[in-house]
Amino acid sequence: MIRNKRNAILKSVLKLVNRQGFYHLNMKSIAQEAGVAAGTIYLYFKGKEDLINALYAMTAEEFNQAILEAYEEGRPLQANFFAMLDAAVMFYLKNPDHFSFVEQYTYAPFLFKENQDMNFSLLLPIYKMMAQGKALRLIKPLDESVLLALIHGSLNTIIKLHLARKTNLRKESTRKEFYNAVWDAVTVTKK
Amino acid sequence: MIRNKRNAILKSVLKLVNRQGFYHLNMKSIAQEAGVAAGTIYLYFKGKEDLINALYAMTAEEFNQAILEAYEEGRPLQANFFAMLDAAVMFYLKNPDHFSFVEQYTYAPFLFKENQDMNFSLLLPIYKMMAQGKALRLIKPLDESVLLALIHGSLNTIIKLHLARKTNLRKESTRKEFYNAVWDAVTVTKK
DNA sequence: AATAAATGAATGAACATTCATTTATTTTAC
DNA sequence: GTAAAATAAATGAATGTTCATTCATTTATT
Repeated sequence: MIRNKRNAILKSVLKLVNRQGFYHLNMKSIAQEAGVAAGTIYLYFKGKEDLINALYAMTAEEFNQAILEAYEEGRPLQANFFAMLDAAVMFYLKNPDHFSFVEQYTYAPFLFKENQDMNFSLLLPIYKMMAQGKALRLIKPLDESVLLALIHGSLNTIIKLHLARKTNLRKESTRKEFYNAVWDAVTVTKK
Repeated sequence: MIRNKRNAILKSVLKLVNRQGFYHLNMKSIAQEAGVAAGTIYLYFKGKEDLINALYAMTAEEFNQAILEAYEEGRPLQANFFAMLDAAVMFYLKNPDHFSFVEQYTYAPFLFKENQDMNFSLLLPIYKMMAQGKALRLIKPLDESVLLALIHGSLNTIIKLHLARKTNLRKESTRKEFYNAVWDAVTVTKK
């Protein structure tokens, strides 16, 4: 049962960060939301920073799993690419708190260098696939970072826009349109 | 003379936000950096929030100007597209503090709804051009937000990566590679 | 009875803002 | 031209608030 309270605290941070933002996050409201006393948090975490970092580890883990599950060995590259992008999108539609938290975490003071990289490496499985695609001359021989910008950057922004109700990623047609455009950006073209 | 101190204060915020992040920004260090007393800030700004918002207005204005200057009437769409993207990139390479500030501002508590949109509308001139391109059947009839994600999202990320020294946008070849990829994403393809 | 878990009031540090006082600049008077 | 007076600009110590963290005490479990 020891996990119950720890988990309630983590969940409570996730909810509060999305609701009021990182700036208004304080230990008392975390405790309140989790239904424990302020001091209890310190039984499970060394302090605020430790708490935040633990939560990041959790969200990253869950996201990674979702992406990896979408990959199927021996399927055409394009199919896996679309499936994994879709898994990423659907994960965040189902867990908007996670997205909001990861976004804000990037600019939190708790962030250490190692984690900065981790944030980008959330889509690591996709980049590995891209390397194969380059060898097959299907994917452009792009700079790693350019690839990352095209995929990670546009993915992040489209989700941000969905959450701001500027577009609707629940419509399959919108998602497809987006995946196709990213695909066109990274694949070898014959115009 | 009255602009001098006001400007020194604004510049000092820009520098500090990039150096230590929004979370560690406090009025005393702003004053120190600007070479004035803490109370002096309140002669020029209503408070911290007002100061931050004023700075955002300033940076947005400067960025906008840089982009618009790159546009030349009566030039092919692709040329203007590349020129404006390049202007955006070069502006941020020259003013990394601006980029860092705008990025972090998005998640600051000072942000009002109107400004949220403004942040995306930094590239407004480019989107207007895209509308023309759609009419010419040169640009895909993409959802506005998808377009925004592809351009704004990937641009932001590539700059972030450059500032993190993961890539080098000072090399023209890297920039070109990036612009071409974005171009491929948004234009009608014949594969 | 002993140990572990949880509580929440108390502590102290950080920090935005205020305002009485000082310093600089401008205006007036001769 | 200069001294005095008036106004404006600037200062930074003091104030009050917020908030993370601690720890003596209480409650639950073994």
